[in-house]
Amino acid sequence: MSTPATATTTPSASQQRILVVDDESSISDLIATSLRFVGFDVRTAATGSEALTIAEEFKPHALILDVMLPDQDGFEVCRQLRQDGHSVGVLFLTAKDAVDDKIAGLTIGGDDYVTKPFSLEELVARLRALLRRIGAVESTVDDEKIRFADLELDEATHEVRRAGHLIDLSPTEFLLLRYLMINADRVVSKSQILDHVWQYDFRGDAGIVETYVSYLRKKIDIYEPALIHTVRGVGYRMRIPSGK
Amino acid sequence: MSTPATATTTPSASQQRILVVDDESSISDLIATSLRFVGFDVRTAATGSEALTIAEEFKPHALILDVMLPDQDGFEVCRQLRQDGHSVGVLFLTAKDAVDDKIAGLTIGGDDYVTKPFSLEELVARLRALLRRIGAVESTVDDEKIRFADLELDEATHEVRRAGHLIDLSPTEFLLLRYLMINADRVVSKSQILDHVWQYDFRGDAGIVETYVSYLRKKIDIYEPALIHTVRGVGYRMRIPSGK
DNA sequence: GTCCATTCTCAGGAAACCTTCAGGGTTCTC
DNA sequence: GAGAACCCTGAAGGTTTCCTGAGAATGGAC
Repeated sequence: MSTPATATTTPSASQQRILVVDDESSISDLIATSLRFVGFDVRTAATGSEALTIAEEFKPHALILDVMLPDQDGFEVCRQLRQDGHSVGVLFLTAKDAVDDKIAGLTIGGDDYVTKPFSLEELVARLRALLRRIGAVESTVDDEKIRFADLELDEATHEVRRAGHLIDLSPTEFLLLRYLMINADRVVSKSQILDHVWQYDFRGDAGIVETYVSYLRKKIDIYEPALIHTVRGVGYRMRIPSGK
Repeated sequence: MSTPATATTTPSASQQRILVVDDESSISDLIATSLRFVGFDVRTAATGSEALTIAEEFKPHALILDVMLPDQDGFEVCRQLRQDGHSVGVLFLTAKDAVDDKIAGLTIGGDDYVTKPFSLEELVARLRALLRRIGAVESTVDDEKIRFADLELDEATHEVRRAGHLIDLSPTEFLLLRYLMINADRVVSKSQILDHVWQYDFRGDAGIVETYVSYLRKKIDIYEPALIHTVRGVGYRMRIPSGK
């Protein structure tokens, strides 16, 4: 039988602790809610000093840290934290146009950064990759791959295969497929997809989801059996057509 | 089958201990973070005397030692250390314009030096070479060579061959190729490349990576099959085209 | 100083990508 | 069965990203 990855709920006995630091509460709430939903233990802070205080007792495995904070910049927070002996991974948030000026050096220790506006799907993927790299989670080679039926999506290599055939996807197609696979066997609405796969400030309508589902089908469902199914009036669902 | 060196994580059972000595904490933090990430056990010190104290109990296999320290110069630290019977390799850090005769003699004893600003890729490569020379790590002839497909990169001789043909690379091209080969089969972003291959104070944009990838392709991918692949919107990846 | 290798910047053009839109098909409701 | 809602898909435009060649700047060797 198949081994559907019922991903969004992998509340491993030992939850990963994530500290989200951003002065815009709309952003930190968005992230926090999203991370909690996929099984992380989340705390938030609005300033650098608050972050340091909370980190002291919360001992997060990773930080999601805005580089622009009211009191001090994210790099300083990061430095102080490490100086205090915390081995913590950091995923920086940075404005796209804040130029690579200080961003240089961010990917050094296994850290990473994501530019605003981001898509939640991408944020979570990057966070997971980061946790794996810093070894905060026991990892085998295999858990960088998501599988469903004869579909295989490799996050490290960005490769997608169906029944062994390599499939070439654009970045958006990749994120969409990833989201569908993670939620395999459950119906996801177009708004959910829009919220997770597209950047959070995207103002277009859900029609674009239809378009991209169409693209995906032409690339992965040219093989039998079709895995992406429309649930009319509700959304889409990835599943192995059973019976009937 | 290839034998990709999944480099960034080789936490060998017997970790090498490295002591980093520099009074600028931004530098020592940068180095420490980076070395820890590639599997070394790292301690830092800001002064010569602190270095001696820590070395006493930490017993490092090698030192990364700034020549200019607030209390005494790096050579003195090195001398005292050796007088106390520590057989330790030393990688000196020195400003580019301060390359005097003292440093010239360094490479004789198995020690080495790197000028600031350096690239992390180069620092790590030099450190590894140093550890091999002083025998702090069991080495065969072969582990100074990195191989991927019909590509062969020799760290000792700085020679690169593809399918037996000798290929002439500039220093930057060499580092870039090395980084790609070390991370063979996985996608590396342009920022990652910039962080590792270019000097840490480089302030240009990621466009230069594109230029150098272009150079590399013209030198190594004139042979079939092409090994350097663009993953649009993500980065680059070295791989053997296997797909159909 | 001159020559040469190397590094870096820049810009044109090509390719890939994202988004919108509209026609036409399908399914649902009554 | 008719109308409405919903969905699929192709086309087209605008945008972003990428590749590459040309030339300026740098630095070392002689």
